[in-house]
Amino acid sequence: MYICSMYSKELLKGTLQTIILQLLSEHGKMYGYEITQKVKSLSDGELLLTEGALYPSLHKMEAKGLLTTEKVALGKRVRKYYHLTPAGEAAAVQKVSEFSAFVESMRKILSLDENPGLEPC
Amino acid sequence: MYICSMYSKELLKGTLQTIILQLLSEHGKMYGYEITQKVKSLSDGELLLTEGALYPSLHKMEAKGLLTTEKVALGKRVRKYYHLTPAGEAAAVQKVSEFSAFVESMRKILSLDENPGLEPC
DNA sequence: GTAAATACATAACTTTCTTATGTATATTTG
DNA sequence: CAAATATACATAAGAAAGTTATGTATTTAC
Repeated sequence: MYICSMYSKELLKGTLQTIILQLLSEHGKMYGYEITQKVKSLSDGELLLTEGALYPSLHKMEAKGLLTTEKVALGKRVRKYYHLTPAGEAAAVQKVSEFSAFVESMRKILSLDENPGLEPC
Repeated sequence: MYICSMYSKELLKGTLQTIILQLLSEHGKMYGYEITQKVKSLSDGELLLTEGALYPSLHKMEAKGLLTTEKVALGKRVRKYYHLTPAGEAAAVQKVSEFSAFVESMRKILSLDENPGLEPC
């Protein structure tokens, strides 16, 4: 499959936790690989989470008490499901709100209101 | 003046060059301090560029051939105006386009279409 | 049975920003 | 007029959050 990934991944910085928290908020519980696939499909292949970013981020949020885990056996493999703690739910709302405010500010700065964007490649 | 800065600055990562390029694209030429003030006023005090981020970024873009400089004396001080090269103009269009695409992807992932956002503080 | 997909994990490195510091002139305010 | 604030540039140490590379192992598809 050809992937039209036109933008550098730098923009993802600072939004990874927001994505994880919001997806868990919507879907109840998910495992790591599932999150990568969900982001890929929801964004039509535009945003691809790397495992090197995802797993450390999940571990960090677990350490901070935003997530809890549940291990489920699949044959001989183990799948690790994550779900939000109450603190995690609060963080999800907070992070999404922050992102919205940030985009609104950027819209003002970049005069982006009626910008139609470029053609997809 | 009280500043309602509710969100962490992490989100700014990856967007600083986009902001600089787009502002220069709109205003022809600007100097560093002017850029910080413009961002502050356009965002109603929400986004505050630090000098430690701004100046190195300007120098880097100049080194990459996206900007050129012109020094102007003000009494005993020197003001350094930056303006876009042709490559810088192209980069401005590209970067803003990337940002729009990124926001569109995030909108899909976060199910943000009809999210009204939280009350301002 | 080989390749690709699924599923986790960590380590070295890079980039980008924050925080702190430094220098200096101009303006405002008490 | 003295002091505080604003204007105007710059750099360096450190933190944070990614990328890239690598490793292990099972399951599915051709």
